[in-house]
Amino acid sequence: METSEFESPIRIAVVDDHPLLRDGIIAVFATQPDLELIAVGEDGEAAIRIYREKRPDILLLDLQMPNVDGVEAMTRILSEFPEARILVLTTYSGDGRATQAIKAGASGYLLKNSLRTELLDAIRSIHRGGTHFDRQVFGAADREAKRLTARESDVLELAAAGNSNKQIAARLSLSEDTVKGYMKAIFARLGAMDRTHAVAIAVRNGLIEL
Amino acid sequence: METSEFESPIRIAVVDDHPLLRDGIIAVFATQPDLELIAVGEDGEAAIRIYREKRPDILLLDLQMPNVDGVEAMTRILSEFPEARILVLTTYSGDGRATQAIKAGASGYLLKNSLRTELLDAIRSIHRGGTHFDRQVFGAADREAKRLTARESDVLELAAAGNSNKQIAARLSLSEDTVKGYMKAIFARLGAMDRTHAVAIAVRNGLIEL
DNA sequence: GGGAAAGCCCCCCGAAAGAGGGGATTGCAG
DNA sequence: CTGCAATCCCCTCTTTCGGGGGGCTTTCCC
Repeated sequence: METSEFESPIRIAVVDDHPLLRDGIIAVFATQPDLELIAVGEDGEAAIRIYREKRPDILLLDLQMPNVDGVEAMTRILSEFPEARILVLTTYSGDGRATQAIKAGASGYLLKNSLRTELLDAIRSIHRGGTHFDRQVFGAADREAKRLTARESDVLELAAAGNSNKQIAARLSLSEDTVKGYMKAIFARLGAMDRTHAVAIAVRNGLIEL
Repeated sequence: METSEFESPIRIAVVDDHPLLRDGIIAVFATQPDLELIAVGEDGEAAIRIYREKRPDILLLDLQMPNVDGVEAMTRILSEFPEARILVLTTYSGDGRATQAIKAGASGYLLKNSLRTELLDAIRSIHRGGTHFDRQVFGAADREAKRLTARESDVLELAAAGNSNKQIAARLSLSEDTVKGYMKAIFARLGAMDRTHAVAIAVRNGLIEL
């Protein structure tokens, strides 16, 4: 605690669509003299705008948000500012987007049900140039190589909406056999017994939108 | 702000499994002299224990929690203390449990993405003997009279886990025809095209656990 | 250049699902 | 007492699913 107190504080921006959670995070920062909250936003667009305008040292970013979602915002920010340090906050440990986020270049990944101290550790370690990945997420991320290709998600989302293979084929201008082929691939990937199970797994892992 | 400041404060307990969100709520209360946080917990069991021991004026309760879930905890508390005033906090507006919670006797219903002021309004209005139901939830609650009977949820959950009708029948000690009968009832209730669609709808409405 | 992975397409066939009917019993509320 | 909702059971028929094979390009990476 007695390091050089006169270093400039770590400038942090928080983007999350839950006001109460933001308040929680803000309250945590308020007790830390070396952390300065410089901006707050509630969607992906705000994240991008804030990054461009303020260049925070660390951006705390939720993945589930309206409008532009977290992964999208992150990808865009990182393509513009490759040096950006982003700490992803998420609700679910099994979230398939965890893998996406990590691949997209997040500096850290934290569950929303983390403790205050974990949040602070994560921020300081990232600011020192390190990374911080929650064990649960990490485990979940590689335990399940569960992700779907673009086409597979299309197919599965349509199935979740109550379409038969034939209807999916019509909707996507494919042959029914092709759709069946994707279904087989989906089952294999997710370890599902049937389409119903596949939808359940995909939802649990944040792989498709309902 | 200049009402009788010497009334005894409103004693509040918060039960939610997200530490950071709890911190947010706690931080909000800390700024309000007429509100006193007397207990904090992170699951349904804790909610029941806290209610028995401390009898808070208002219990702030999350619906999605490990172990004993929110609706369950609420039902038990209200059967023991019918005068209990419980404000339900939830993440999703389309949550089917909203209806359950309201029927079970919640005094209020608030989305987690509410503003600080809404939280305070809700607490004060409930403490005065009123109720507070978020419009979004309210709308969602009666728009969809979507709920399932106990047996129907059992069947659908097993279907979501990848079981065939035959397997479900075996698991529940029913005939396959009976399971098919439940399936038909489920489709009719939820307006689903098939089991896959039914699972998607049920999940979106918080009707089944994955 | 070789291989892997995604994206497409085709076959057969048995098992499962879903639509359509028909019942029965409880138990609770009006 | 009557109606209704929930729980349970049975039948037939057609469609769909999912497993098992087999292909073909293109793209991207080593």
